[in-house]
Amino acid sequence: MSTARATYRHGDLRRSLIEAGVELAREGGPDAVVLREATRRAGVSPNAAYRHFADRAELVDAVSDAAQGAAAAAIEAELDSVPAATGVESAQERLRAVGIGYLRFARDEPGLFRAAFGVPGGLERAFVSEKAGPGGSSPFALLAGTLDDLVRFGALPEERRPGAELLAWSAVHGLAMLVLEGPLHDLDEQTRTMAGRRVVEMAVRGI
Amino acid sequence: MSTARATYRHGDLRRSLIEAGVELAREGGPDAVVLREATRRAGVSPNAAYRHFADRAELVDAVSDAAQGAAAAAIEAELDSVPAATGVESAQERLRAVGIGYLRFARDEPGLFRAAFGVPGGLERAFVSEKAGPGGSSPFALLAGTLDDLVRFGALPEERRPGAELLAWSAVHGLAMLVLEGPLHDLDEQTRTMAGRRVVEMAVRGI
DNA sequence: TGCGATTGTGGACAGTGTACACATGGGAGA
DNA sequence: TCTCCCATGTGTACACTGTCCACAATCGCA
Repeated sequence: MSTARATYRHGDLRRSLIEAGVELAREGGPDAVVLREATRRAGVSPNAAYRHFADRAELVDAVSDAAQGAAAAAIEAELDSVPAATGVESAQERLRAVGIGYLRFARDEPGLFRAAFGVPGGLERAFVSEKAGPGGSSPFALLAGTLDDLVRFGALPEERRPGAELLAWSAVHGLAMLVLEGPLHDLDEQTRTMAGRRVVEMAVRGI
Repeated sequence: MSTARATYRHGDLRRSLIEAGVELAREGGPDAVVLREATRRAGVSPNAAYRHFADRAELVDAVSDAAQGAAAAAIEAELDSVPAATGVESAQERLRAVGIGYLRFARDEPGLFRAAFGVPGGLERAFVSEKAGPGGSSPFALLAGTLDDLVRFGALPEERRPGAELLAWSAVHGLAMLVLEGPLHDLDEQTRTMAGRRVVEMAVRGI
């Protein structure tokens, strides 16, 4: 944002570049994260970025982490709306909340969503702190925790727990991507939320 | 392919550009469909493309249609492996085949898959002949037909039929995208096929 | 105090999409 | 058969991108 600066050194260029990148991603997804524009917004020459990121892909990765943090925040917000309680009912309700939160984030912040989950990543960094929301957990961690609760309260047989993340995640992710950058691009709002509810229900029932 | 030509007129440049584009997409997905390279491969100057496509996006759309045709072929192949029969069992088996075929195509042709289903489109062109496979049906048509069979044979209550495509499609599409260009990028082959089977099962059960 | 590692700059290059003016020649009408 | 129109392809140019290389400024440590 600040295009002028007094000192030769920037101070915290890495953070500034990520913030600029997040703003670009918000407006146009991961492809809109253009390195030169980020440096421009940070008030710095294009090559300065290469002191902090090996190449554009690495900047996009950092932006993706931050975007996953924002997604975690959205999911946490949805989780907080579920009355805290133990038992099968409540655990299932929390799983629904995770799914709805995920889809809500996709609707409210399509650019950030695609930057968060539409960029190649690896599961080994799924719990890393850069991807965490205000509550300290990454989206994947929130989902995993909810599934653990399902097992604890007997709503999910232990032998079906391994890999259950992939099932639930696939369901909501698929709908989001079909709508955001797939053949369901111009699905109307109403059909979309209806489909969202049913997809979540399918996951809860079919895990 | 043919970098030389005798006549000033090309003959069928539009088709050549699409074919070159498909080849590029096969190697690197929709982003790899670069207009100048396509014209180069067609042995023509860059601007010649603009006589057949308004811009790059329109070329990518045409490539996407062709890629969906290839996807339809993969699904048809999987469907053909199901013994033809009537009844609930067989109808469900065909739904499984559609899902497995979709995922198999994503695994075997990741670039084409992303070009086919990772590009903004609209449902109004879902049945268009450019997206059809050898059998004459588009991927969406194949899925819809299979779901209709489920209803016909009493495996799916009529009131749940509307929008059922979205559910089944979301499940498999989500897994494919998470693996191809998402946080599950480097999931090993074994986990992947296992997840594929379970996702399909979730859809069959949870629709 | 001085020196070295960090961080930022300037210039350059290859590559992209696309706009504008121009060239070519196939085919319809005379 | 000749002629001209216009669909199709060419050439040049521009702004933009990621990234390489050599150089400059400064912060912090010896």
